[in-house]
Amino acid sequence: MSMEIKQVLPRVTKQRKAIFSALQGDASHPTADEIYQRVKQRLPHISLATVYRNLKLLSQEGLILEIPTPDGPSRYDPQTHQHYHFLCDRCERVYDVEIPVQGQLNRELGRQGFSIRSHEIVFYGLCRRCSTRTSRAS
Amino acid sequence: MSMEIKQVLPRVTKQRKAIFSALQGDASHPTADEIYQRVKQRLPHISLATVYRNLKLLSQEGLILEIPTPDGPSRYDPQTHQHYHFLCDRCERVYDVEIPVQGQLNRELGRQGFSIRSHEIVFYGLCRRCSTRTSRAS
DNA sequence: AAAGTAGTTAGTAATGATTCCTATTTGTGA
DNA sequence: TCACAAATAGGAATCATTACTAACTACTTT
Repeated sequence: MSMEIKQVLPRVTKQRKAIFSALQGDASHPTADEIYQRVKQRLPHISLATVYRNLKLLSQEGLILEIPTPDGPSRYDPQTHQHYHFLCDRCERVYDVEIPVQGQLNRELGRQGFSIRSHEIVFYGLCRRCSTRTSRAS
Repeated sequence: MSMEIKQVLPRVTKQRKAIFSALQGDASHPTADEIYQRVKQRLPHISLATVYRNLKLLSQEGLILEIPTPDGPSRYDPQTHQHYHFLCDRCERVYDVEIPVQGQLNRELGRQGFSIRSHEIVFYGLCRRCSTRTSRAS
């Protein structure tokens, strides 16, 4: 875990480790601020800017995934294997979607002259929980 | 064109018409501010807030498409039939991608308990222009 | 055509997410 | 342990977007 950090970033600070490990095993796709609140319990003096800086670095290095959302803050995902996402229109939760990676799409785009690094698929609609309720969950 | 506006929005103002028609036939995926600059030539007193409000309304009503981008302002597309997008890592242009709509993905997600309204696929990489240059285009 | 009224606008302030700035601190290789 | 580049804390700044509100106007009803 923090060994992985060492491989790609010059220094392993306690803030960096805490931010990275706060995400491990979490499938709830927290926002930067939620991660900040969480890490602050261990490191009360940590700065929100530090959380942002490290989340950006970690995602640039491929140790975590940043998921931009259309109408709110980015969310972060410790799952680094390629997969897709579902955003609930009502409760705004993000779900991991486990369908096969559509590699043929990249090949098709390559044929059209683009040099593809990656692709993301985002589904929109109502999650199971919300589609069986009329209440405004959140 | 402005008849379409009338069908879905209570009033057809000159600002609304100008914003909508500024987008027609434009494949460059302009930002709200670019549209504002453009419309301002016809309506010098138009407000940026009016541009934002109408772009939001028009996209909510399905007359145009809003494309959120990970690291910058949203871009707008007059093409309303379902299609996908490519974002160039270097020049940040948005390209329309004409590959078949992947309807089977929605069906697969439906089987997994989600109620799908739509999906979007965004490809990342270098466009033709940028992959043949080393200069930092923009 | 005149009036009524609900929707819309302009201009600006406010918000929210994220990044920048800088003096200070700290991890790491020598 | 030393030296120094990298990272941090805290707050200011930035950028995109939305909220607010008094004035205005498109459209409906007389």
